[in-house]
Amino acid sequence: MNTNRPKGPLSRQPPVQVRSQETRLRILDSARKVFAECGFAGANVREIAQNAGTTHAMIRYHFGTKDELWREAVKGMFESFRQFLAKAQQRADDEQLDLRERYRSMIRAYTRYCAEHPEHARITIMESISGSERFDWMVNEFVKADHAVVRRAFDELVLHKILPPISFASYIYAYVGMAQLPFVLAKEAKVALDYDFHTDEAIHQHADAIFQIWTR
Amino acid sequence: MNTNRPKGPLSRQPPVQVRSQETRLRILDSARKVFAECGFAGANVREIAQNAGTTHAMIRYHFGTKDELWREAVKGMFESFRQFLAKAQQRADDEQLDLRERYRSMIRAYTRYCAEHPEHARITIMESISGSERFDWMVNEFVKADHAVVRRAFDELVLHKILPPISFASYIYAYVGMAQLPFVLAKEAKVALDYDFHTDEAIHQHADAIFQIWTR
DNA sequence: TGCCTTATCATCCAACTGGATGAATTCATA
DNA sequence: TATGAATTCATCCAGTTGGATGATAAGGCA
Repeated sequence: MNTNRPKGPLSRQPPVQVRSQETRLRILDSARKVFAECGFAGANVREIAQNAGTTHAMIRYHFGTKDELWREAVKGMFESFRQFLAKAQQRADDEQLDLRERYRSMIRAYTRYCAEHPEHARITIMESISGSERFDWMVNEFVKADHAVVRRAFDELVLHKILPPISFASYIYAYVGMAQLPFVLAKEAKVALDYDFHTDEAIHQHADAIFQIWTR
Repeated sequence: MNTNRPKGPLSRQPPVQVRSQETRLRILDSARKVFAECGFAGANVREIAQNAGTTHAMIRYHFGTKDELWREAVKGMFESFRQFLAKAQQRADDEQLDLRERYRSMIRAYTRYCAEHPEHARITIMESISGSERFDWMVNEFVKADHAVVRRAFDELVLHKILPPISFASYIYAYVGMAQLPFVLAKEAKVALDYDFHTDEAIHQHADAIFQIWTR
C-alpha cells in the first residue's frame, strides 16, 4: 500500500544525524517566515527551501507535504511562545510582585513577544480567514489551552477590580489586538507616521500604554 | 508601441454599458473577498472570476493585470469606508452630541464597520507584511489621510482629558487593533470560546467595552 | 575499511498560474 | 433593423507549482 510518503524521518521520529536536525530547523524557521509573509496558499515550497539553504526535495523528505510542514512550523511557534511566557512568569514569581505589578510585568513580556515574533500573529490571522482544517487543528491543539490560562488571570484581575467587568471574549481579543497590531502593521506605521515600533523604546512605551489603559 | 493592455475600458474611463459596470462591480466585490482570504500571491484570478460569475479573461479586459485589479479593489474599499464614516459623523452632528458622547458614537460606528467589513483589516494586514510597492501606494493614497483625521480627534480628546496622554502611534494601533481583531479572528473566537462576534449584541457589547476602556 | 542506513541532490511530471488573443455576441443608436 | 463599437467567451501559451523518484553522498559502526 502506497502511503504517499518518502522513507525519511518525516516529522515524527527525531532525525538521527545532527546535520539533519539542523536542516530541519532551518527549514522550519524559513517556513514560518514565508508562511507569515504569503499565507499558506501563497507560500512557495521552493522559496522556503532556498531561504533555508536547501532544496524543495528536502522539505518533502523531512516533512512530506506543504500541509505537514505548516503544522510542524506552527507547533514550534507555540512551543517558543510558551517557553517565552513561562520565563516571564518565573521572573514575576522570583520578584514576588503583587497582582497589579505582576500584570504589568506580563503585559511587558507579551508585548515584547509580539514585537519579536510578529509571524505568530500573522500566521494566526492568515489562517483564521479561510477557516481550513489546519486552522481548527491549530486552535484546538494550542489556542484553547492558552486562552484558558489567560481566562484564569482575567477572572482574578476582575475580582480585584484591576480590570473592568467586560466579557472575556471582548477582553482577550481587545488585549491581543492592541498588543499585536502595532508590530503586525509596523511597516504601515513607518510609512504613514514615520514611527518605528521596533525600537526598545517604542516597545516599552507601547506596553506601558496598554497597562495604563487597562488599569487606570 | 505595445502597451500590454487590451482595448477594453480598463479602470480609467467609465464603462459605457450598464452590464459592463455590473460585471466590473461583481469582480471587485469578489476580488476583495478572495484577496482578503488568500493574500495577493495566493489569490487566484480564475477563482475571483468564478465567484463573480464570469471568466478570468474578463478581469484582464476590465482591469488589465492582477495588480491593477488589487488597486481598484482597495480603492473601492477605502471609498466605502469613508462613506460609512461620513454618515456616522453626520448622525453625530445631527444629534448635537457633546465630545464624549460623540466619541462613543464614533467608536460604535467604527466597530460596526470592522464587523461588517473584516476584509478591510485582512487586506491591510496581508499587504503590510511583504511591504510591496502596492502597499506603499495604499498607505500614501489612503491611510495617511485617514490617520490625519483620527489624529485631530485624538488631540482634542486628550486635551479634554477624555483620553490619556499616550503617543498617537500607540493610540491608533491599539484602538484599531482592539476594534478589528475580534472580527478578523471571529472564527478563532467561535472555535476556541464558542463565542459569536457577528451578532448585533456582541458587536454592540464590544464597542461599549472599547469605549469603557478608553474613557473611564 | 566496508557496509548499511540516513540524508541530500538533480531531475522529472502533471496541474495550475497569470497573461494573451481572436472570434463571437451584445448593445446603443442612427 | 443595420452598423460599429463595447463586451464576453473559448482557447492558447510559457512559466511556476507541489509533489515524486532514482541516483548519489555522508555518517555510524562492525
